[in-house]
Amino acid sequence: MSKRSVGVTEVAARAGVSLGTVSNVLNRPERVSPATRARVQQAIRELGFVRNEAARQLRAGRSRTIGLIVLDTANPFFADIATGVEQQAADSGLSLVLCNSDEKPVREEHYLSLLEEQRAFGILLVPAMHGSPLIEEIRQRGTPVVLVDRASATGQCSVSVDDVAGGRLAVEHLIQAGHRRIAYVGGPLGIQQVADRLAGARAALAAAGIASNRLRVFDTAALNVACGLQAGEAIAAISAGRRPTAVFCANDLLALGVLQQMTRQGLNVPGDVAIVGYDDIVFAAAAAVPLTSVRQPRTELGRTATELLIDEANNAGAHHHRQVVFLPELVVRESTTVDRNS
Amino acid sequence: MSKRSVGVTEVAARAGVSLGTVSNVLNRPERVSPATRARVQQAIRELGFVRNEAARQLRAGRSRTIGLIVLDTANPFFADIATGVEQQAADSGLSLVLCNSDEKPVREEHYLSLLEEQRAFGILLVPAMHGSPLIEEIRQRGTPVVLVDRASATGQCSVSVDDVAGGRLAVEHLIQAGHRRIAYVGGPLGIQQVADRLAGARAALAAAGIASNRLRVFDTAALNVACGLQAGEAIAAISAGRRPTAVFCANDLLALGVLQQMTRQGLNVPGDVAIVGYDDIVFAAAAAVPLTSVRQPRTELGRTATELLIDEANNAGAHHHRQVVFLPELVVRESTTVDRNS
DNA sequence: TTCGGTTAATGAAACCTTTCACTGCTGATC
DNA sequence: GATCAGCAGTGAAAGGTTTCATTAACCGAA
Repeated sequence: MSKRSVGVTEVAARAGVSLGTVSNVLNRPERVSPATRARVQQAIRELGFVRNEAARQLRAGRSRTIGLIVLDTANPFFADIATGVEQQAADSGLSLVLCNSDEKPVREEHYLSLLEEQRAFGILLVPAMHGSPLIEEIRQRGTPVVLVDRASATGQCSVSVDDVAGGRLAVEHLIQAGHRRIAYVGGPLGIQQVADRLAGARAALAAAGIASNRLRVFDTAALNVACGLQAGEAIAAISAGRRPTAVFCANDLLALGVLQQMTRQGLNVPGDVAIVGYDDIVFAAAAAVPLTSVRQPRTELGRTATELLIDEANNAGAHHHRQVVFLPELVVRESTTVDRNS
Repeated sequence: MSKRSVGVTEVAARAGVSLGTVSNVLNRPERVSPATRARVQQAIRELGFVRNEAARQLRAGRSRTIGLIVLDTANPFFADIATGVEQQAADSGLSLVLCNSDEKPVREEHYLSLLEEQRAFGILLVPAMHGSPLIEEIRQRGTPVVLVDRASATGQCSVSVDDVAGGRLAVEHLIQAGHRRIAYVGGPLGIQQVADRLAGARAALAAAGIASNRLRVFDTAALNVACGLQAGEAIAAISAGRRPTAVFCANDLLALGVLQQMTRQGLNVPGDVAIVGYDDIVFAAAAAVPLTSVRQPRTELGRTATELLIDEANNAGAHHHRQVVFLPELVVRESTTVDRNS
């Protein structure tokens, strides 16, 4: 509360020019003669003038900020997506605001509204559940929304990785290693990615002629390490003869939790239980037993999504919605590399 | 670009009231008669009116958003701080904007300016280096700034953990386990936390009567896994007789990198090399060899910093600057638990 | 009937920037 | 010498919200 707002007007007065000229110095300096420019810049320095972004934005009608809503800021997978977004956004002079929905639709809607009220340049959304109806409303009111890590069902822009293929890759690998009793750890199943990876897993089993109800599903409350620990406890509690010999987890956080619990319970990985994760976060390779995981092009995902968003925002008329789908890749490590026939 | 801005004026017209009344419905609904309120709300729904945050903010003079600038969004340690901030901020109806300085002073200043232009409610900063002079300017112009994870040298508000004590804890533990040749991996040394932890390590050596130049320092370019891998390579390359028997890392990401490299190079942890990390991120416990680490009260850190910030912003006059310092805690795990006398 | 006291609703002013049509000028061209 | 083009600089208007002093309407009491 020390000083009250120094505005362009004060600067103009101090430099002995009109406020329009100050604005020109700020935005199109080449239009102002060097002498005047210097005088204005000095006035700015002397008065400690700081541009008011709110006023700019009010005039411009939209902000220079992209909102990215993710399921979990603490998951390095999303941090990497954010990095990609930030890189691409910086090229166009845009900033990034990172929002954490914590997998909760209520929080997702809260942030969607917030971003719309802020007239965000655009919104990148990793949907928590079956997309909120708000999304469509927001789009219709003129704020572009691009789905990330999830294909759009309504023909809008989206960037995703084929999760069914990823699930298939993972389970095919396990079947090939001789596993027949396989478990899937992941949830909530309302999250599309979780459901798709499960579908891929089932498809792989079917293709191998294994009854897909042989797949034991552990529905978790969230996709973090704590839930992985819980699921691991449940798995370890099953008697050895009926226990799954392999576990496919919907993401690496869960996988690391399961892995940690196996060790605690005295079970050997991959001897007693093989584990496959998903995302190939940087910690997967550094795990107790380096984790086999399904890798997604994380940074690329963020970058491409941002490209689509920018195109949609700038060429509203000529823009063509696109659903970009990347292919995942299996990275095999020690957590699955001992052959075994049950 | 579908519809052009529906404002309070249109809503007022549609509901047959004045624009002041619409504003009241939005901000102080109890002052408006139920009948009118209902009419206005219906008009809002029918027109798809969305409040313009920029205009609000312009009028209010400051925004309802807190900026948090951290060294590395991908480090779960900072993600946890962010969680604490978010929790506390939500209680006061404030939102959080997360910014990534990537340990680079240039980027830090960029975000500081950006947040000041946006008239942020306040700024929480984990400084990348010796605090930028910009910080003081911004404070003087009226935006409160609280340092996080770093004690303020200028008497301003800050929330930190005693890093010297943390470094001492870690190295005392190693000395007690019989280690004499100890290495410190961390950098850049311009980051205060990195320097403090090193100072603590030296203090512990001195207290034990070990020449502190016996501490071999590996200055890294950043605090991430990749740099840990590099440092690990350098350590492994040293001949067995002169190689440090223990490594203290400035954070867990480095420690995980070093650990991974030891395994790659066929060295046993903790047999050949013991490792201590810092932060106790969730992945430390799940590592190849569960990591001994110095734990900091992460969420608490974020929460307290936000409290101070809010107090400073709201009671500008009566506010007393405080430097809160938490104490770290050593969590011992397998990466250091084999006794050895060199 | 009048007055005082509520409650509900009004609308102009303020917040700060950017834009754009416009005014003077200078120097060049025919 | 007249006309033009181009440059530098001007300042009113617009953008959407909130605030606050003010008006209008109403009810009950004197």
